[in-house]
Amino acid sequence: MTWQRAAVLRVLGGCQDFVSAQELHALLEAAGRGVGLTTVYRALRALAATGRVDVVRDDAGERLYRRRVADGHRHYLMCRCCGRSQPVAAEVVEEWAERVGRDAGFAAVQHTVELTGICALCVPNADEGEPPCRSGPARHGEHRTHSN
Amino acid sequence: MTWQRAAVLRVLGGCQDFVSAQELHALLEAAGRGVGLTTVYRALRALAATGRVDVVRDDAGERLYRRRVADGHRHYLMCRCCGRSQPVAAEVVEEWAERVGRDAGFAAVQHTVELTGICALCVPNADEGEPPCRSGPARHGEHRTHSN
DNA sequence: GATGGACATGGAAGTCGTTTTCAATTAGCC
DNA sequence: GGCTAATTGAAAACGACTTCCATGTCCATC
Repeated sequence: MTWQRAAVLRVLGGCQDFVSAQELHALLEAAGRGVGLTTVYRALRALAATGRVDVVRDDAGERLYRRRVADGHRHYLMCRCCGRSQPVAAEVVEEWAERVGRDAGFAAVQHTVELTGICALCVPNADEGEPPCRSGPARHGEHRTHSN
Repeated sequence: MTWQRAAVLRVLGGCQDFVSAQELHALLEAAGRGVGLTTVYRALRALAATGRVDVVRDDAGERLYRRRVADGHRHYLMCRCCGRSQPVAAEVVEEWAERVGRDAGFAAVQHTVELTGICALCVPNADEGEPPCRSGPARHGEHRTHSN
């Protein structure tokens, strides 16, 4: 565990929401702790492999990362407008996925579930059909300010 | 509707499984009907927009397309080894997604669900952890031969 | 049959997230 | 201190996808 990986993990922990590798890199830069983009990617891949972060893909195919608070598999509901995300209970889906796979005779079944919408705070000023303007409208409560 | 788009749609209809734009382009080339890659992408985007094909992203983030047989939203169970795919009943998930979104006060909720595994025919010779070798092991029943 | 405009095509070049390469640096250990 | 293995990171490569733009095609109108 190098200081670079520690920094990645710490900044990631300071984000309530999903961030991309590039955003994380910029955040580290802004925090005065320059870490190479390559290293950020490597750290995130390692963290994802060991299940310490959850990974999601946005509409553009970009990978977004979020530190996993509790153990186990999680799914999230994410706002397409402000990027705010929250874990949701998904036992139903877990069971469904397992049952469907079993019934079809499939082994080693994996599933990815991504839930997005426009959150209550964004609905007023959201022109539906808006691009996934994650870096756009100021994030409610300023999740993005990492003073540490 | 030009002959290029018709060709794309026809070859796509000849594939039981999901194919990438690049694969489709190669198939068209092999069929003697050379269609520009750009046109393939455009045609697929248009077809996806009008709901005539379903789109999925593989592990690498590549988009895979499959002609939609019946109307309405569909989900698929896909073999990570041979690429074979089959639609699955997902009313449970539809309802779950809607309920979760509503409970959280989200509007315009969308969901993507992707189910993968190792199909019964692949299990014997599948070293779990294999890469998504879609073009790898000969596909059962030769789904990929498009003599038309 | 000729004219002109709207639209589709497709090769080349560009974009962008991500991975690979490889020399330099650093961590861990005797 | 010295050695080895792992890590770093800038630059280059990669690959899917999009944009650009010159060319081609369809089709109504003259």
